[in-house]
Amino acid sequence: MEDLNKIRKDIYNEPSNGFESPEANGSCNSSPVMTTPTTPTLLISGRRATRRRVIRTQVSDANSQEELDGRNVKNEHQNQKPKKPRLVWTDELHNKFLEAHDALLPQGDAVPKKILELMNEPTLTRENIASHLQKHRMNIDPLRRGNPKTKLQKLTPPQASSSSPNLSQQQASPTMTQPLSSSNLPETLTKEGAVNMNHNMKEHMQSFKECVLSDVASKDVYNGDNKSERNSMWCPDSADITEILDKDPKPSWDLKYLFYNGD
DNA sequence: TTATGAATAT
DNA sequence: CATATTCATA
Repeated sequence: MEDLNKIRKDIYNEPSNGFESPEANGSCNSSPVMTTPTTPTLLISGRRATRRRVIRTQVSDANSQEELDGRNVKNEHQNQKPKKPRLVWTDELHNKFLEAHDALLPQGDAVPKKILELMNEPTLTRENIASHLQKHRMNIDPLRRGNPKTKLQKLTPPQASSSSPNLSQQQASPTMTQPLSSSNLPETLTKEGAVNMNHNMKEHMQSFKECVLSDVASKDVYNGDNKSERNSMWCPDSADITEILDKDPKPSWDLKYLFYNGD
């Protein structure tokens, strides 16, 4: 309490008699001590601001000029743990990643920790995997790219074919089992409806992804030598597509449509 | 507490 | 763009 009182005195610039707060004192506002224009919060945050400075990398450390408070950073932070250099996903590393990923995928275990274990690469960290995995999924899963609603709406529904599903104005009901398409998307979407739709879409995608991925797994998604090739995703030709889409389980027509339209 | 993954930062 | 980090959530 003694220390606290000192601090308080410092902040409010008042003599440290008793513990009562300024507000408790009725004459607070007219009190002479409060005429000091010092703003307590500013004072505190000001000090904190200079101390909170965090040195982020060794490089920036070495190159940085003197700190605001005039002290030399190198000396002050010498015991700072060195930062790992940015990981480079070489083809070899990525292939290893793919191997683990594809092995785990069927069991639904393609998550960072499991992939890391399977890869058996001590230098890698779980977050390394997580980051790479995020990108990988973006490449492989159209649903993780962009806004699904927007993308769907850009499409024109396929020509009313023989077995056109009955498109009753179903407002994203929880039990919706119809295929999704731009033609039966509700005009307005509630949050709940969006969740249901997303869930439903995932179910639809499941079989599609399985048959595509099993096929893609054997191909080299990441085999380019030059940068632009390496950064681009595996792009099936029409023969591939036909072959894949005719396999069981067959994706629903709307997903085929999505696929044909470049998504 | 630790993992996850979308979002965001570098 | 590639990779890292944050942040809410599980």
